[in-house]
Amino acid sequence: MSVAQKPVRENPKHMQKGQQTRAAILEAALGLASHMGLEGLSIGALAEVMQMSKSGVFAHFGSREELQISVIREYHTKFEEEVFFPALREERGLPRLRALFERWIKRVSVEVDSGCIYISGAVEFDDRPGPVRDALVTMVRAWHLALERAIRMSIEAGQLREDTDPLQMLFEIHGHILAVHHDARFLRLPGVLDRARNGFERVVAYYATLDEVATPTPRQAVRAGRR
Amino acid sequence: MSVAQKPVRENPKHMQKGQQTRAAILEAALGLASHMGLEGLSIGALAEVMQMSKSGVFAHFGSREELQISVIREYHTKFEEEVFFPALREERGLPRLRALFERWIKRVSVEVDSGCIYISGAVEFDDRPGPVRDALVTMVRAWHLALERAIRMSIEAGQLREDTDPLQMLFEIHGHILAVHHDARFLRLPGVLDRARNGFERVVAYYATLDEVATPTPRQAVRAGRR
DNA sequence: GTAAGAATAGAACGATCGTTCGTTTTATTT
DNA sequence: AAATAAAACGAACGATCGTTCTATTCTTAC
Repeated sequence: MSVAQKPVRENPKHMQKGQQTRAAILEAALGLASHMGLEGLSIGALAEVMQMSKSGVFAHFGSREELQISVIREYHTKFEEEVFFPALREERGLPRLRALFERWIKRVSVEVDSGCIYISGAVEFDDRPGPVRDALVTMVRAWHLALERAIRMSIEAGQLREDTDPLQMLFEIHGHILAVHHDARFLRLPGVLDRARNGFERVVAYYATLDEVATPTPRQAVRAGRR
Repeated sequence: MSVAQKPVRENPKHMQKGQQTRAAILEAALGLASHMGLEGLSIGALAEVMQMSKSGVFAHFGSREELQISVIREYHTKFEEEVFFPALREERGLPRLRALFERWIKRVSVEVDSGCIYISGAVEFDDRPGPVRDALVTMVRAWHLALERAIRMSIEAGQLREDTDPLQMLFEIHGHILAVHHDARFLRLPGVLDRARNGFERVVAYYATLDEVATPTPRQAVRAGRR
């Protein structure tokens, strides 16, 4: 009776069959949920995409709710890889905050064809209590915390004024992200990313110390000559 | 063969039975759609709320799609009454813009228990072409135009700088509205309305002429003493 | 290679969906 | 009060939903 050590690695080569297809299903589910929403995601449609039977797909998750939560977790991982980790390579403070914002709005805009599950999920589940909503709230909170930390670091670094209210600044920055999603994906307005960048830089300029205002960022020329 | 003049007034007394119940159904549908979303709105559930048969409800609209569109139009009317017309009573320029924003965010926040169908609809239908999406886009565009006009009037009145980009300012203001909806309804954060007011006044202060900055608004003391 | 176990298929379940149809009840008009 | 039109019902349709069950196929381990 040997203790079985299961090789559950990230590398597909080291996955057994079940985990491989589970990962494939999850990827397809992520694509479906991006277009139809988490509530619009159905096991039947997912099975058709995967060319599998409904019950075959179902068995991997045990319930639709668990499937939805798994999709949320999968999206979280993708988001980490494409937004968070790359931004961490930038130095603390404003550069990192800027990198977070820049990658965030790119992820949310039409440049990536899939919509943002956090934003659509927030709307779908703001009135539906349950495990799915809880998972969503947890993930979104985590991302807001990441932005908040970056803001706090900018304050500590002396790049933002000491009396900056991080949550107020977070509120305004997040508003720009939501506006990008709305205007780009729904209204299909052009030039939305630049509008978001302008707004972001204006917010930063407002909360920035004089030193920072005096040296405009390379990315976006801060509107000068006021007063 | 006399030409029938149909008395289709707003006053319920002058409505014939059919239009009365249709109006009642629409109101119930609006409440349902606010909580479940336009896609979550089902005729069966609506019939149960109304204590009617499914077919009885159905007959008033002819199709689910038509029901959804009617709900959107109904919401538009409500929005006009509660946001637009009252704001029109304020004098042109900044006061009217402020009134629009103030009533808007109140309508969108938790203070009214029903969510905003425009915001939830935008997310639900950003990837679903069709008449429902078209109706939504039309209505949302109309509201953005209302905000844009108020901004333009403020510029003409000399309250905002002449080089203000109305669409850029609109983008930033609308971002605050979306953030209110997200943080209040989904994350259930407290004090969101004040955050939005702060952000709004900051945006206004940025685009305002010196005269306006010198005389802070009565509603919100503009952060003074910078530079 | 063969046995054990995991993975998938297939059929069926009750429920709900939007929709259609014919009938019956209720309003309105003559 | 009788005739006509409008409105609501109730049953049924086919489709799809998530889920359960048993049987079969495929992987994996000995």
